[in-house]
Amino acid sequence: MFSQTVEYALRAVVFLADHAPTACTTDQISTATQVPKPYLSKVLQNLGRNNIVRSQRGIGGGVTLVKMPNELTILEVVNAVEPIERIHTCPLGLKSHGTKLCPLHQRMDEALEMVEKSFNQTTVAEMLAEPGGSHPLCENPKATAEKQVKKRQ
Amino acid sequence: MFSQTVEYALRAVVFLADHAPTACTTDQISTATQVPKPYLSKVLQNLGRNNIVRSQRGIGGGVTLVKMPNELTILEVVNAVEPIERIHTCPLGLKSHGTKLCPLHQRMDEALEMVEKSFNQTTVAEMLAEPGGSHPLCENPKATAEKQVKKRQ
DNA sequence: ACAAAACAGGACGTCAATGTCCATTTTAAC
DNA sequence: GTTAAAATGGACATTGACGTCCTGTTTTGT
Repeated sequence: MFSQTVEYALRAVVFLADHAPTACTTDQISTATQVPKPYLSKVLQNLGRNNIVRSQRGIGGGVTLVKMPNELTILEVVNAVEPIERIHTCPLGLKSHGTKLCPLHQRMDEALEMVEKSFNQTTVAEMLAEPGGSHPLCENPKATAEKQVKKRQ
Repeated sequence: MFSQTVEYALRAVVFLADHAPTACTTDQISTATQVPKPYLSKVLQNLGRNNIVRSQRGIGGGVTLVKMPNELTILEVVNAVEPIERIHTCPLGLKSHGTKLCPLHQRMDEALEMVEKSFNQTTVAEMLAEPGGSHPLCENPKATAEKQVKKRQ
């Protein structure tokens, strides 16, 4: 239902949010999210072109979120890598249906709408709030404490 | 979001329901649903193996639904060709997460659950009831009237 | 028995998603 | 300036989804 790429993009963004505003390298993200580094690199480039993340080359560089985690929705991330395609016109091209979908496609589009709305209502920040659940991408629920800030000098 | 195969399977099933309990040939279904015949054939075989449709070889043969349209849900059809995979355990294999998903995967699974429930609540028969919308797969909304019953002799 | 209609199934082709690899460019530190 | 860290981009490999084709098998009507 959801592609690998969507899953990977969300993992990366959650990781970045968890470390914001510190920049993270592809290596760090790859290790933590268990996404193959070369592929992750492509996904991040894609997120960069769609203005979800910003990247900085060279020593001390890395990737950061463009928006604040509490202003970035999962829908924005999903739409950046694989847009949710709502059904607007009859896929069979039946002219008489026009803008009015038949019940089949109405139902399918309703499902898409539900997902779209749900994803639009969830910010990346909400996923770090651990409402009873475990912390994203971390083995130890309390691992947030020792956030490893990278020294620059 | 939904694969072509799912779309094709649903079109075929809706067409069969619209003509139930008369058997339809792959040719008829292919023409009406605009699904390439050889591929439709594979999809129907798949639906057959999953006991959604039954097929009859030879002259006068064709494909029919196993269940009554009002007892067949879209979920059953979807699950036959491409099962909705709910997220039950942490995709990263983090042991400490166990059965408790992190917020990210909770949200993704919630979306899957919504779609699953929605599809489970919709029967194929409901899609022929044309609640204000147009009739499935038919150019003319009133084309149902002249249902072309195939003569056997 | 024979012919025609119809499904079954295997082999093959194509393409996009996924994944890998390497050379290049940018940047900071020394 | 040199070096090392890091992203960029292009080329390539692999795999599964989608689609086609052909041969065989079943069934009915004559």
